[in-house]
Amino acid sequence: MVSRETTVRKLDIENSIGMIIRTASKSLEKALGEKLKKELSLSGSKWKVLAALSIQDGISQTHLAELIFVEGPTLVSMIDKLEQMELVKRKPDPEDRRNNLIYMTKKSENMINVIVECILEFRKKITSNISERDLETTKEVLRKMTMDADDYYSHMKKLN
Amino acid sequence: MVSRETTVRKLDIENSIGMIIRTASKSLEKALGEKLKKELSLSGSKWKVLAALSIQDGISQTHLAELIFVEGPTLVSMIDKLEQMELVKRKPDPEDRRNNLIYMTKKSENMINVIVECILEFRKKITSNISERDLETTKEVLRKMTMDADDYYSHMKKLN
DNA sequence: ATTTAATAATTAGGGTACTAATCATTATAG
DNA sequence: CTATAATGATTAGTACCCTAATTATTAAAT
Repeated sequence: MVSRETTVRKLDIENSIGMIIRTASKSLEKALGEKLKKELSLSGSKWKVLAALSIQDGISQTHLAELIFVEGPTLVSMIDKLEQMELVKRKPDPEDRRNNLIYMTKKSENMINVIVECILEFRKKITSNISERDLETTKEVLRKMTMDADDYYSHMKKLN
Repeated sequence: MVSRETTVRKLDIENSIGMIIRTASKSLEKALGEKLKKELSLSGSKWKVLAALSIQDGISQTHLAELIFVEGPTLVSMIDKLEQMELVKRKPDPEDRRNNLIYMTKKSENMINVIVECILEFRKKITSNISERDLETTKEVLRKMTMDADDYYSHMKKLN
């Protein structure tokens, strides 16, 4: 008697790369977010804006949004709140008045140092058990997957 | 003249493992979510519930929530909507009436097959360029990071 | 030069998922 | 046995972030 291949395939959610990535992403955000909330009473992802300003002060909103990977309107409300708290300032770009350039303030300068330190400490925490080589492999794999997923998405969109 | 180490450290957001994971997670969710929305007009993450039922029909809400990594109340509203669409049924567990067991319906049986196929096709798409070995490394690394992040979180919580 | 297209920021509105608090049922302790 | 605690589901309320459409400014095209 010949055993027959069946067409029914089974998922293994807990071992699926998608779920593993999702779980990691949520756990990391939750842990670092909580740390920064405790340290600075900054909720949500607003700390990411300040972290980005540590790299380039006076960056446009569009660039900021790309850098921290949120959509434009999401960034607008983040900046609104941060400006209310006097942690950033909007200034129109004199060379192209469509742009707003975002700057840190006196009040946020120290905070930004704290944020950078927290991020680096956290990064150390979660990478200390991992070899440099494996970490690079992981980054490479994730970047490839991201590209393939983005291709998949735009290909799908093209077919209306 | 001796060059001096400075204490100012810089972030490299685009190369940070946290951002890479976050970006991958969002891209993957977006691509697969769009595919399933197109295929089945199922918005959001509700397809995950059905995918989970393909593994175990009649699972409790608590287990379901753990499996697809959402919080209890989030699952409740997902189930509410799915039940309205007649794609799942709630039945109280006769052995412990606190539990609701979630079952697929006639109407969702075929859908679930489609979902499983879509997931497997997508998984193939995003892993075909990656060696088995690198994929395993990646899973391992992400699992370690998740554990370390969770530890970091609960350690922080313990200090009130 | 004037119209048209493209780009940046914004507004409006909706969907999703979270935390905290509540209700029902079961388990545990004295 | 009764009181208390623990567990599962739910409700209420909120925060966040998305898409689609609008406004302002600049670039491109005829």
